[in-house]
Amino acid sequence: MTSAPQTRRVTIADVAREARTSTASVSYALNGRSGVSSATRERVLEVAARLGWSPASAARTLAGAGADTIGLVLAKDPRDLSVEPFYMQFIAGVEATLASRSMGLLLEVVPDAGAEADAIRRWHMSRRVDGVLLTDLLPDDPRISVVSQAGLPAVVVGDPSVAAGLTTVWTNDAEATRQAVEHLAALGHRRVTRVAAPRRYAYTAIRDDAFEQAARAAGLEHDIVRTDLSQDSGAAAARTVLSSPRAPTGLLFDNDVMAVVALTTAHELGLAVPGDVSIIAWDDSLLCRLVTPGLTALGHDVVALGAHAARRLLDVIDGAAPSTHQDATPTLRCRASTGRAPVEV
Amino acid sequence: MTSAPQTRRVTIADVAREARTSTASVSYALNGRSGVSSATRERVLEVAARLGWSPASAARTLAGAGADTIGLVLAKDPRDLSVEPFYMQFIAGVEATLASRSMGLLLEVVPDAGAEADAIRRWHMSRRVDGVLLTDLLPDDPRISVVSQAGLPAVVVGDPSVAAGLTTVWTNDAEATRQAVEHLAALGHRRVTRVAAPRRYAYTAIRDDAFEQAARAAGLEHDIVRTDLSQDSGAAAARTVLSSPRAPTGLLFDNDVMAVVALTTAHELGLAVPGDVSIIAWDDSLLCRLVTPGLTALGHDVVALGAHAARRLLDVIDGAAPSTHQDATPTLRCRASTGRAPVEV
DNA sequence: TTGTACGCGTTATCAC
DNA sequence: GTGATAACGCGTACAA
Repeated sequence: MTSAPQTRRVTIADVAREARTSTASVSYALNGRSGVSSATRERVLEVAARLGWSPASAARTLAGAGADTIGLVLAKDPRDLSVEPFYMQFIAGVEATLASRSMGLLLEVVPDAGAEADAIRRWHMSRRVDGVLLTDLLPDDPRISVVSQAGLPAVVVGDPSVAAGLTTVWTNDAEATRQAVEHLAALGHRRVTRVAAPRRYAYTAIRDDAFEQAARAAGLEHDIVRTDLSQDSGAAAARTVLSSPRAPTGLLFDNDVMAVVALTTAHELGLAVPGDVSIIAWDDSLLCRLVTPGLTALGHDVVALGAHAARRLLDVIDGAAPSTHQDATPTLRCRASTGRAPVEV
Repeated sequence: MTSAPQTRRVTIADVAREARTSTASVSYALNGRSGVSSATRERVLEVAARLGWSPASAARTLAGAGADTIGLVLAKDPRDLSVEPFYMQFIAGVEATLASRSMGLLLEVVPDAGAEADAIRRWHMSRRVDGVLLTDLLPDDPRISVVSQAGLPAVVVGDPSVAAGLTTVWTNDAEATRQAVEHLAALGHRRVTRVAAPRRYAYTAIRDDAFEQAARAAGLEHDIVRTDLSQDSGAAAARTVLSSPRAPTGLLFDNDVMAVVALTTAHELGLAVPGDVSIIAWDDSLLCRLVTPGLTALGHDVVALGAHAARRLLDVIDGAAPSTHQDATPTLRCRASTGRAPVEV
């Protein structure tokens, strides 16, 4: 419709000519450096604004400045990605931090951790990003060696034990797990089961250990069943566990989706929640609040976590030494899905 | 731990030297252009691979190539963003398309449409993106004039009527609305209410009109109540509507979150779903499948929509003329929340 | 303050 | 047809 009126591209040279000065002065004026008279500075800023000029970021980057961009690669199937509320919350938090520094977030979704390492390598070589955020670390994750060899600023979101000395933002999953187990113990439950994430994630072992320790400390019978975090595997695990002879009366899930489907599974098996079985979810998304009965969950503020991680990454980019930072510990938000253990028959 | 062994940055000159040729030949060889003997080409590719070199994208961009990046600006509060499943699904789809072309997605979250237009202007001036995706259009959206004046490739995700001649990917919301109304009518409902999004979104009017036409055509009493799409406003609307004297027996919500909270509201009012009132949601996320009773919903494949929109944007970047493309129409997925209308007393 | 070399690929031009 | 030389794009930073 409106046939674009050929907006010619404005360069620093145009601004310099129009302001009757050199490109150097324009550059200095714009970046607020000394070496320009305030009269010239005024004139340059006025002209720049009038012409609507902003420096080509490619040129800045080439000249040695940063790319004003941080990168986040996610190794996920796009379909799964859209189911997990975690990532959008995390990204939203990252954006909240970046907005204040007018930096951008470059996002890429790849099939696996190997491709993730490649993407980071490419980004670094092509200087598209000033730093990267790493999530979902595996033990001996290939990304670690890529960023440390390349000297690319990075922040690991996860336990320091797998971060090989990089800056880390982590949550105390062990403490959170303990809270959940103690909550069940306090309600009189004697048999509890953890429905867990795959072993390949670094955090899994941490939660596993904490679960076993806490259960032993409280004198509870305990067990761990493995899933792939999907709805189906959650439902299957719940069904198996709840129909076994000495079924547990307390279940702790490693995410919220599985906990929600377990509500339905329990219902199908004729078990009442929390009358016959109590359920605790990990990650307190909208889901937990909206289902009936509401799910007791270990909630943490993922948006804040993303903002925190991004802030630390900016520090590292600015030259901060590696350090570890603990984010808020997930807290138990009690709702209707947990209650007193049923009386033994 | 591993004290970064100073990986020097590799440039095209390094590759040229190592391959005993000129930088020009390296460039030609890498980009598969003619003018290089296959022997030289082989050698260059081998060296490039060995040195792990990939061209600095800043330099390419400066030399006139594209930025290999598309932009997506969202005008949302980060907290809200993380609640709506739509965006993560959309982004996941976009990524699926971009992955095949090894392009990146630059994401920015800003408070309002004005800031959105600014961000797009900045991106364009600094040549950071080759094109942008526009979602949630307002009537007379400031972004439209920015992209058309700048001649920046863009694709509007929304109704062509507000896209001012830009390439558009849209879903037939009117037809979907009609389906939902006819479904309720077929079940014998005589009074239906639409719990709608704010007027400021362009799609709202389209759905409003379709709702009224379809209800009139089916001879139903009908009404529209306005919300801000939040949980709270959904609950309030449901409460008001359902406690009115001649309460409707069929409700059509403009998103899924409100429909889910309405289940709880109905329960609190002592109304059975679907015995006393039938509920239909718009956007069929996991939520609709996991609640009890399952929610009948107008579902569309948002991941596919994102992939489609990105594909069209790549076409526009490659020079395609503006055109409109209809994505799949949302279809009614019937679950337990809709049933025969209660018998009038 | 300003001229100018530099960063790094791309492409037009030229010599072989 | 092959391959090399050089100009270009655009800001930055140092020397003059």
